[in-house]
Amino acid sequence: MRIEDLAKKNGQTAQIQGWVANKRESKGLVFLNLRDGSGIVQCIVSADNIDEKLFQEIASLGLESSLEIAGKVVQDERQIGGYEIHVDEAKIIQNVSEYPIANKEHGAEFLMDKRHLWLRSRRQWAIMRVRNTIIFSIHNFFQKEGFVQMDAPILTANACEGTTDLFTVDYFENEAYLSQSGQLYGEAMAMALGKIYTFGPTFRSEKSKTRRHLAEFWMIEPEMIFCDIFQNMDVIEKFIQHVVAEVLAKNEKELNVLDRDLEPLRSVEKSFTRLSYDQAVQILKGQEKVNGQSTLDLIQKELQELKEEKEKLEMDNEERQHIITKGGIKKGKLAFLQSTIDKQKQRIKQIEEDQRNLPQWLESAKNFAYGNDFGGSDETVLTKMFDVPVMVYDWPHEIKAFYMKRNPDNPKFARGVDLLAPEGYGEIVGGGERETDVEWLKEKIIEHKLPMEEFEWYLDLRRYGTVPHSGFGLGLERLVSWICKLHHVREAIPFPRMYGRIEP
RNA sequence: GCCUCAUUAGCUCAGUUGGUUAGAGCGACGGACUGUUAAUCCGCAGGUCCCUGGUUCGAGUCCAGGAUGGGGCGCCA
Repeated sequence: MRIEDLAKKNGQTAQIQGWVANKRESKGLVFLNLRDGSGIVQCIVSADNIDEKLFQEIASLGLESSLEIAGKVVQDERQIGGYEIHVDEAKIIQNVSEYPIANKEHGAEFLMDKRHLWLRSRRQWAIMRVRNTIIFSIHNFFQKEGFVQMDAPILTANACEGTTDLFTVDYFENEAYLSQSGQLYGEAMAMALGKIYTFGPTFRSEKSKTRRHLAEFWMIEPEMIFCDIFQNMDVIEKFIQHVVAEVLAKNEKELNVLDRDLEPLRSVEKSFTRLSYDQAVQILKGQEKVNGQSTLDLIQKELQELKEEKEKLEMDNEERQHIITKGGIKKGKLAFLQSTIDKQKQRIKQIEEDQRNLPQWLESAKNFAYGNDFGGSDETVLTKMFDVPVMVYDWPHEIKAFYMKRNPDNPKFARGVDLLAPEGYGEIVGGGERETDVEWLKEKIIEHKLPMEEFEWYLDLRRYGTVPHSGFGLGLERLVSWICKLHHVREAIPFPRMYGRIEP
């Protein structure tokens, strides 16, 4: 049976199949932390209960050895799942020695090289379970709202928006590309089915080395007919609230493993901040305050806090080092001090990086030139001003994609919308209302220097029964990252594909 | 493509103004211990100091170039 169902067998005999997640020994006793993918349970093997030879074998098991055990399920408050098993029978499938991932801190590169094994660890287990809830609740939401799930092609002939770098593949001796967005196809499908959403992989060959970029990621792209930018924003808000609520309801245990502060997630149920581009620029440049605070105040406060934290960490470490050098302390205490120092040093490195970045970000925000697109740092600065997600709409049309609809009251602006996640996670949704007029679209295609003949089918959507419509794209891994508060999107997908890495 | 930081044992890291035989903790391995939660205690093994060249009586340490990785910018979800 599965470890997560052990409560049903309290006081009875249960059989578990799994791997050794951790082991402790004592004379005549072995404590095995067994994991089976559904949970972890401590199993106690006593020399009194089992024959001598088997006991010795169990005592010699290495981490990630696989085995089957059977024994009595006993309630015990101290245990992770609330139960432990007193083992009567055991069958070893494989005794493993020298499992590469130790029960301690490791660096990112090492763990990425061991990604196929790293997935077994508790933290990764929790992330993947939250990812699963998110995927499921995305389908739930759209199905409940009457959307039809349809897939856009992955192989495409043209570069769509023409801006980003795409992966090329050989397509029967011709060049084709891996799709960077299914949106144009989504529009065609919406004209047929009314409300649709795509859910599939997306590819970008940009050489980005940041914590929020992947070369291959999963994107959800809904498209809705008779929907304007404001109704679009209503859907985005309702949709994100639904997903977050589902995770809060189903993954308390997992969020706990991740040590996730739940307050920022709970505040998502409040309505999101909506800013026009003009308002957002004012705030960004420090010309408008939010809750009595300007971006300048915010960054300076943060820099001051970082400085104080760093000084404190350095003093603490010096003290710890002093205790170690003085000697005469127990080995366990020593190990603890040493590992604390290691951990604090990593944090100090992070602080130093932030200290290098923040002033640049402030500079960039202060000198932001009206009319430009927001940079990653600008988004971060802006979202730090609010405790709920922020939607920015009505962007200068020059910086947005060719298919964006103009604001009829002020054609300077295109009706795009970006959703910026709180806590510095930046853009997780990008979308908008689509242009409906075939002549406007043609003009834009020429302006963007795109091959007109490749867009003839797309223009047909406006020639034959054009209607107002809107949609958006959500980056799954970015959403997972924010909800789990991950340091990097690479932890949000089982096998990340990113610049400089295609293995394992 | 640009900027920045790093690379020392299986892992995480020390290594002083350049100076004899390069260290610690964890892990692994061997042993002790009958209720442990990263158990504890004793013992043992483990090194191409990223690569190439230079400066020097002498380089893990200084200089130049390169490789790889972290982070940021651009671009985006």
